[in-house]
Amino acid sequence: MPELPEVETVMRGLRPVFEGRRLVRVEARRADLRWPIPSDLRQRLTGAVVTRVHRRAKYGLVDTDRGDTLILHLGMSGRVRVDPSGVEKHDHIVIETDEGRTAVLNDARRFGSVHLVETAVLAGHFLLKDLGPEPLESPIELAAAFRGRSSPAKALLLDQRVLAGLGNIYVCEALYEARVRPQRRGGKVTQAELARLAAAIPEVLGRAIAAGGSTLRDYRQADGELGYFQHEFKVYGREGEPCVTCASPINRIVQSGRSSFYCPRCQM
DNA sequence: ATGTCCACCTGCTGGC
DNA sequence: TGCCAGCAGGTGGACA
Repeated sequence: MPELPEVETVMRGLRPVFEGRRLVRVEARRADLRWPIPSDLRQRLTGAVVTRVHRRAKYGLVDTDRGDTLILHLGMSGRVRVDPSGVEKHDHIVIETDEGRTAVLNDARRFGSVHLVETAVLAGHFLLKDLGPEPLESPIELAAAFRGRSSPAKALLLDQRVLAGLGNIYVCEALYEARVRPQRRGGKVTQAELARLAAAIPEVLGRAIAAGGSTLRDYRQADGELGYFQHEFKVYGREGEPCVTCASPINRIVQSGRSSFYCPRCQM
């Protein structure tokens, strides 16, 4: 679930619940996820007023009037349920506001994480300090990152220092839209192809957010299940199925241990 | 610096 | 019904 569009959707769902509200109950139901859960989480958040709910790359950020920022990462399996009807296995963090509304972080695989840092030094936090530009906030410039590199385009786009927020799904989709094979070495990607990538990336992310956004209406109805954009995937998860452009069967290969999907005819 | 791999976890699916 | 292999949206850190 959680690449940039999913995190954006989650934080948009959290915004009306949290922003301007005082947190009255904060529970950590285990000591660690990927990283230790701060032992002072409850003490520092309880009674604080949320001033801003936002996002950086795949990190959800919750600022408070005490000068702290809660950093949330959803890992591979993290979900946020708002006003859940009951407790579920792997519910790790529970936060309740003064309106009696509740957000629960559930993460079966525990690859996600929770940090609490001073807002003033947030950008220097080790998880955030090396992140590249936000792909939706300014024109995408890939030339410097691709020039002379032998790594495949897939790996470069997954590198959060190059662009912040892309994951396996949207890299596959963007490479398809740009008609570039995932295994092409960075240095061999032409200027024209880089330009197509620069256009395709925000386009794909934007459509995914729009699709996720359409589920926000149901956001409060428990289950927090997202991912309606999956019905729009053109290559991801479609091995052997016909390319929507040319009907050739979609290929699946493994690159650095992760599946890549592409059309062998449309992508060169 | 660059590139490659592994580990960290649980849950689900498909084959036998 | 059970068992096992393989797969899954991420990424820091350890290597060569």
